[in-house]
Amino acid sequence: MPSEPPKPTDAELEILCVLWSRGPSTVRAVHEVIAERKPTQYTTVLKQLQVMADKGIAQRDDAQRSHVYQAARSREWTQRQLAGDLLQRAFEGSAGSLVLGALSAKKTSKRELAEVRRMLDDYEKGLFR
Amino acid sequence: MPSEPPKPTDAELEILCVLWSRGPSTVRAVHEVIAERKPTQYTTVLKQLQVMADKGIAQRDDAQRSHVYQAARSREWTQRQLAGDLLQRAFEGSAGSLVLGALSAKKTSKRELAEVRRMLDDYEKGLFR
DNA sequence: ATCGTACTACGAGGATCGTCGTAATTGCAA
DNA sequence: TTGCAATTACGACGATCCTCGTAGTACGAT
Repeated sequence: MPSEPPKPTDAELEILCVLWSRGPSTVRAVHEVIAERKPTQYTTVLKQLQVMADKGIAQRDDAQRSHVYQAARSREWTQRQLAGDLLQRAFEGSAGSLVLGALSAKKTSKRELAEVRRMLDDYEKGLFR
Repeated sequence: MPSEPPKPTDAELEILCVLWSRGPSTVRAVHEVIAERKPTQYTTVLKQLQVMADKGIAQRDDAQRSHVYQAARSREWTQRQLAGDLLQRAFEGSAGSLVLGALSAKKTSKRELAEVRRMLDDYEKGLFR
């Protein structure tokens, strides 16, 4: 049985976000996105991706000359893991507190509050299967 | 103006939880709580606390023979900071996604869902001031 | 075939983290 | 006062993280 990949670090998470939004990508493509946010060498991104592949956080397809990387787990799966981790470590398992914390962290608009309620409803429906 | 204390690390957060729930505590008291979860030397906790005081994460009262430490920021303040950080880094700022992630991370009961809704209502009321 | 370009491999180095051992200090009791 | 027990101070070590430089490799154009 393959063991779960470890929790991504900050830099890894930033790269994962690129992979999730772009889909399978070459190192060059990832680097272009990262580099426009902060000055970063090409090889830094390359090394990061290699490490991520080692850890099982990313998967590499080296059929082509330029290797293609993709996230090993879906955005949703990873988000759930990270949220659960924080929930456990900082919120004593109280989902309500985490929700409250998230809402007050950014100043949530009425519009977004409604969106949250809708998600809540959907989630509850999902429980009855 | 004093700058914001940095985000607590994992080990620091564990100690902060003890300080929050116990209030101002000696190193010995903190160590006793930590040690019953995982084997840890007394000086490890001591050093951690000293570093936390340096960083501004904890405050030290050295009036007594045994120094007394307390969290520099409230549990709520820190929770908000951590939730906001994760929101930014992993959820593209979508509070709804974070809520969803948190709920599905632990399997949230119907009872707790109701609690979350109540918190949501309270929070929304707070917006109109 | 060779040369240049784009790519990968890999190790090094500085920073932080978490842990602990040891030395120095303090207060108290005999 | 002297010695013991508890406490603090501090440095060091290994692990991980993040970054980058350099070397090696493969492909295509000439």
